Amino acid sequence: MTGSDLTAAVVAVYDTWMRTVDLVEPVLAAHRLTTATFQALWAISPDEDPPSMKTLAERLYCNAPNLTFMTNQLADRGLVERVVDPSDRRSRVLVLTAKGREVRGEVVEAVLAKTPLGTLSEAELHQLSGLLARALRR
Amino acid sequence: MTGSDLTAAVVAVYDTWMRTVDLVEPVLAAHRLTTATFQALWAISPDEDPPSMKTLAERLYCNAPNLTFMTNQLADRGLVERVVDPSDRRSRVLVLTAKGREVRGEVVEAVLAKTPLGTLSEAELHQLSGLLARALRR
DNA sequence: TCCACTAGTTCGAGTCTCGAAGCATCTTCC
DNA sequence: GGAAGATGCTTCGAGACTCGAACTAGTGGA
Repeated sequence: MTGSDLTAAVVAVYDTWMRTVDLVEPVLAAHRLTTATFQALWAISPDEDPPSMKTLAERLYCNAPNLTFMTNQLADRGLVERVVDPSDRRSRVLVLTAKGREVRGEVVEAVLAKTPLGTLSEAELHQLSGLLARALRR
Repeated sequence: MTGSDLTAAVVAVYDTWMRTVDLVEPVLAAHRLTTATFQALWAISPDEDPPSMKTLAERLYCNAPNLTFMTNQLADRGLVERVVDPSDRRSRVLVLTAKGREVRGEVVEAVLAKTPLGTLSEAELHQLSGLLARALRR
């Protein structure tokens, strides 16, 4: 059986992610966020151009109706705003509100504080990111 | 900002897992499995003692009612059977049926064939598993 | 102008998730 | 032994998530 190292790696990746989500869950609940809305909020970086719905859907591996639903959740809570893209009026970009930036900052901080990966050294993290980036690139 | 390597690593882990699930999805659909039922099936190794509901719930980071639901899905499709544990008659262990072993084998094979991690060498996989295991251990 | 295409939304159905309450079975302690 | 509490699982009900199909609005090419 040649796949045992590969199996172990897949399981480890799954466990690391699930464990991170599990540990962060109390912080999300305090902000009335769920796993799904948290992932959407996480995927909107305040340092980059605000993404369109389409871009965000690809980033989250979900489809358009699903993202409409999640966007409604975030908009209802005053965390994001839909803004019509002037260069293509069909498209709406998602802009973080002031509250959205604040809440996002707190949950991101919580993720970094709680994830099991936090116990690794800078060198180990760099190595890990490098390996995964290489896998994802191909 | 000290957390940027850590952020990159968390994002890479998330992406790797989501991407794996996304690529395997057509195979799951062919077996009428969803992501949730697939994870449950994946978590029942045919080479180990059949796990109790409680054990499996911990492994899947879900609660008891949720696992009851997923177990029903798998049992309805004839993939697992609930067996009363003679040593504690409150507990039910989940045993793969012949069909369950077969289907599990196929989806596991599909995961290993499709996951982006499959492009890494044995040495890289070993390194990756080692890093994640070290993170999860603490 | 017409027409095919694209971005997003709405709708409806199915799936997933979980707290609360209930049942059966242990375990503890008297 | 028997009551009292703990544990493993299920049921129920409500809410959240996901997606295909159909729809609206806007774009771009002939």
